[in-house]
Amino acid sequence: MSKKEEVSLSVIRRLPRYYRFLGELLSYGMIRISSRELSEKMNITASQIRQDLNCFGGFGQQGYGYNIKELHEEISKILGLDNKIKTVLIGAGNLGKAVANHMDFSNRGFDLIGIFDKNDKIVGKKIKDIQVLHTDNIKDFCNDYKPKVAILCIPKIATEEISNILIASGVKGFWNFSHYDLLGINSDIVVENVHMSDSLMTLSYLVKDIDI
Amino acid sequence: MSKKEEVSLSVIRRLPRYYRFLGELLSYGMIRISSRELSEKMNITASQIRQDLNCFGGFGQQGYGYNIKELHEEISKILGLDNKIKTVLIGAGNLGKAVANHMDFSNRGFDLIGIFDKNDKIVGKKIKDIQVLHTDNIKDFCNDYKPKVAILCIPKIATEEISNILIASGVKGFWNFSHYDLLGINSDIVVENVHMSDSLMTLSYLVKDIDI
DNA sequence: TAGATTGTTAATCGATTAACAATC
DNA sequence: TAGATTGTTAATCGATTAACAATC
Repeated sequence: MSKKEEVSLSVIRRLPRYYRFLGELLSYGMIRISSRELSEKMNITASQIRQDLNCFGGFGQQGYGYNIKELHEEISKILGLDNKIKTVLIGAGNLGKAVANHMDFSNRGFDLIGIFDKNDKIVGKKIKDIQVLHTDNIKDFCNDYKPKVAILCIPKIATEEISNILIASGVKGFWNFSHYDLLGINSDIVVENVHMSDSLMTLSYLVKDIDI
Repeated sequence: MSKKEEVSLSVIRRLPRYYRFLGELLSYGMIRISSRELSEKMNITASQIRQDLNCFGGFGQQGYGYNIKELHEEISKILGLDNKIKTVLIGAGNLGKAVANHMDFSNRGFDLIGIFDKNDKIVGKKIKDIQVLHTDNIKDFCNDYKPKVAILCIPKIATEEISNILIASGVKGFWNFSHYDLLGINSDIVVENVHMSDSLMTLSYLVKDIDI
């Protein structure tokens, strides 16, 4: 493990996209592809593809290109998609419910083992075969089951307190949908923010300038 | 309008975050802030803040800093958050419903005027006071109401066809939640992708390397 | 005025692209 | 072998940071 020569985050963020495209090609029954062909499909440069992949070792073969199945599997390994990282979801409102139902956790490296909400109308219900527990039980649950990742689908105002509880309980990674900026200052945790609202504002800017 | 000296997308993508932080400071009753102070709160450099803001003109004052309310409003204008861009939502499953209910469209520059789904169990129901229509009606609806933006919360497999219909009907901007990569190749449309699945895979990578 | 802090230019850093020798 | 295409080094481009003169 940890061969770590610090691959840049820009590269890492492109891997899921490669993974998606390769998976699609695979489903079409394609066997091999060159960086040039792939670059045309993905609308990026062939140079970038080769440069990116070489951060992790030589997956290709001169004069031939890349074996799609092999490359797809390699990227899966790099991303850790075959892991089963124990994960809890905090907040089972509209958004939390959608995230729980919509995402294919088991094929993305995660195992959803607990769902929490503070609304008594939701507590006790089942989502994806998991009974929603009250947020008061987070600490005990973490002690018992040691989840490593938490998904935050709670309002900004609750995020600071809840994230502190989770960190104190050993949670190391956050998938954060709240508007609160969970910074990875706390050096040994990692945060992936999904700021949907920021994304929408960006679209607002982009749309302003087109057409009349 | 269109003073356009091509501000880079990196800068634009930081504006919503500035907007969020300034809004918070405003709610605390703060009046002014220097780039240094703000940089500490946001965990970025003061240089970057000044550089970013100066893409749009001098909002600050030497020796004083920035007036928070003023700057907040300026960024709102730049992003176009006071617009009311007519917008339709395609797909009212788990995710679509959550997006409709969860996002504050009216304060982000958008006006949600139509929701569509192809599932007869959903068609006819009301979400946010809007009656869900069948996807077959998209074309007619667009002719009548001329929405400029579409939010895609539909499966990958449906995205290509539906987006073509929408483009042909005059839709210019897409907020795309599907796994299909809507490329902005079609030069006069803009696309903001929200690839939640890619984000989750990135988190998988990040989490792999911490702890044990 | 003196002190603070911007606006802006210059320096650095990192990421992308181009080019080509290595090699299948 | 000849042709194709990688792996990798070098060149370019863009974004971030540092520095400082302008100025409130």
